[in-house]
This record gives sequence, C-alpha cells and structure tokens, in this order.
Amino acid sequence: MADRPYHHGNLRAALLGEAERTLREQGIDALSLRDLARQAGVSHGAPRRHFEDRQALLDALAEAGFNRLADEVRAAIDGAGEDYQARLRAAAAAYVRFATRDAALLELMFGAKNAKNAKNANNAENANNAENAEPSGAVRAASERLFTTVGDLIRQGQQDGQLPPGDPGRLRLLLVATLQGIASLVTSGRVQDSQVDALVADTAALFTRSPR
Amino acid sequence: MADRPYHHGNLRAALLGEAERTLREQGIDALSLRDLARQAGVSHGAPRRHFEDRQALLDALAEAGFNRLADEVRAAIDGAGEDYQARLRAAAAAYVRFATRDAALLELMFGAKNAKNAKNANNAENANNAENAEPSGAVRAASERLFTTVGDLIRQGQQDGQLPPGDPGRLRLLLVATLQGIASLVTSGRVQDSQVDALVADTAALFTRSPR
DNA sequence: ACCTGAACACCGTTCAAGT
DNA sequence: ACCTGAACACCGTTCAAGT
Repeated sequence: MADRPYHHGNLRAALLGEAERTLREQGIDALSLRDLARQAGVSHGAPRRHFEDRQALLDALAEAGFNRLADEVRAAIDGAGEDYQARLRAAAAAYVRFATRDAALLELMFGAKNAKNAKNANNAENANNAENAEPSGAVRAASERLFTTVGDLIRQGQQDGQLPPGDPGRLRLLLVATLQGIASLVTSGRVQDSQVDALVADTAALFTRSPR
Repeated sequence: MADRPYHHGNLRAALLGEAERTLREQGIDALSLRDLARQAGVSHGAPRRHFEDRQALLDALAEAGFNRLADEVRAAIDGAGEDYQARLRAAAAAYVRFATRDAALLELMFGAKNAKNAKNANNAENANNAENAEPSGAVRAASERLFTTVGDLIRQGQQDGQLPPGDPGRLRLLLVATLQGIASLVTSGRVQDSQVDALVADTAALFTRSPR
C-alpha cells in the first residue's frame, strides 16, 4: 500500500495538474498552494521545493498554456484544408475554443505584469522598471510560439495573395490582437456562444479584404 | 481638529478613490479591504456597510472604469476632426492610452466571470449557470456605454461610405474585440510602446478596406 | 444609519529540523 | 535532495455591541 511512497515522486507535475484543473473548474481565486499541497498529500511547505512562490506556479501554468494554445491553433490550421479563409477561420475558432474551455488560464496567460513590481518599488536598483515589467522568460518564450504560429499563417496568406503585402510582423500582431480580443470578450461573458461563429467569419473576411 | 468627524461622511467614495489609486500603482493583488479601511481611518469592518464583499468593491471599480473608458473614447472621436480614418485612430489610441495608464483596472473590467461560481456549485438552484456567469448588472450596463460609443462610430462610417454595409452590430463587436485585444497585448507587455502607433494605424486601415 | 472590535477560518512565506 | 511542522504576518467575513 505504501502510505507515503518515495518523496511523492513527481510532486511538481502533480501540483501543476491539479492546479490546472482547479483553475478550470473554480477560477484563479480558488487556487491556493496550501490546498494543492493538501490534495497532493504533502505538507504545505513542500511545494516550495518546486515553486519558489505562488507566482512561480502561475508562471508555469501560463507557460504550459501558451504551449498548448500554440499547438491547438497550429493543429486547427493544418487540419483545415487548402482554402485560406477556412484556415483563418480554423485558427480563430481554435483560439476561441481554448478561451471557452480555459477562460481563467487564458486570463492568467495575458495577465501578470502588474503584481510583482510593488515589492521592488522601494528598491533603488529596480526603480527604473517598476511600472513596466515583462513576463518571465519562460512564459515569454512559450508565448512566442503562438506568435510564430500566427506568423506562419500570415506569411502563407501573403504568398498566396490572400493577404495584402507589407510588413508581416505588423499584420501578425494585429491578428493576434484580434484573436485575443475576441477571446477576452468571450471569457468576460460579453459575447454569446451564438455570436461566435459570425465573429470568427467576420475576422477572416476582414483580413482577406483588399486595400481600397 | 475633530479626530473622528461625522461617520467619516463619504466613506464609500473615499474607499473607491483609494482603491483606484492602489490598483493603478500596485496592482490588484495589493488591493485589500482591510488596507483600504486603514487608509481611510476606519475599522476593518466599516467597508462592509458600503460593499457587501470584496467582489462588490471590484464591481464598483469596473463600473466606474467602463464609464470613464466610454467617455474618453467618445471625447477622442469627437476631437479628431472630420476624416474618418483619423476618428478610428483616435478611438483606438484613446483605448490604448487607458490600457497603459490603468492596466490592472482594464483587466478587472474584462475579467471576473469565473471566480464567484464555485461557491454555488453545490447549490441546486444555481447549478445551471454555474459555469457561465455574467457580469453584474451595473457593470454590464456601464460596459454597454462603451459598445454604444463604438456602435455610433461604426454607423457613422457606414453612412459616410467609409465602412462596408452590413449588420453594424457584427462590425461593432469586431471593432471592440480588436481594441480590447490590442489593449490586452499592451497590458501584458507583449507590445512595445514603439509598436503602438503602427498597430493603431493598421487597425484603422483594416476596417476601412473594401471587400474584394 | 453607521461604525467598532473580537473572533474564525483561511492564506503565503520563512526556516529550523528531520529523513 | 526532498519534505515536515511550527511560526509569523497577513487576509475576508461574520456578528454582537456600541453611538
């Protein structure tokens, strides 16, 4: 039976998995390190060995979230056939699906930036960046996978003549913004499920218009 | 001198004002009812008379935020002259300015929805909407002022022939989504200040293109 | 009508100590 | 190398009691 096996073996993975579930089912306010430790059957101090503080756990969740989002969007594009508008719609639909299923996680992924700086406000060496923190390195790297995926879609559209020429980086930024904005309206309950299809279709149509 | 004047007179307004400042300067994690009470010079139980719980305070902040955002966007449009693209750019720029100055507040305005439902999960009478809560009535009403402002801009563009005809409601939703998406990238630190002008210009150009 | 202050059940974080 | 358990300083919320 082994009441307390190894040192739990893979506490880090267990904490992350349980955290993902709690986040999905009960929201971020219900996410506590002590509670996760309880569910994993370890003492409340144990998580410290794997996550320096609560923010480190949230960063790890955001990182995994970005990796999964990038994967799902890419898979949707790859499975959408040849028609370019259909590929755009598939990317947007996959993004919205992620937002619907993991609203709190997506908020977490695009949140942060504001919380931690307060501590360092009095700290002279960090005073210059006290109000413009960047996401942590690992989170940023994972979020760039999403940008790369969308960038590939943009480049393909320009090659096929379905998108206007010009700086692909600017178009990529605008498309990510649009996708994230739709997701933000969905997670905040300002878009009904019945409106999503139209919004996705309009997004694809908007980007494939020709300049006047 | 009057150490403790009336009953503080306008505790509600004082709490809201201080909360707005804390939110701006230190982020949402630093926002505590007990701390606000301390700064207002009242006991920690006093805020309860004006805000039933912490969420009620956050709702009031979000409500005020939406009213101010709608006002600022409308003022920017009204002050932008006759050129329609310039009016679009002014609206987008005002939105981004709000996001830059009050990042945490904007996140709060488009957040929520997920946190409160957990409590009612076991409650049979509320089981049906346990995973799709709407923003509180007052917040929703204030957020609709933003939608109305953007809707007026859309209608004007269609009348002037600067925007394609069709359901103005759909176009409005897409424009709000785009603005909120840009803001989300800004508040999460994924758009540099130097990229904002191009993004704003590209947004205006995108919407005023003609269908191919 | 508005506020106080004790009480309760939670947190995150720290750190000496164990295995 | 990993985990325990006491300790500390905070929370939000409740509620009898005061003015």
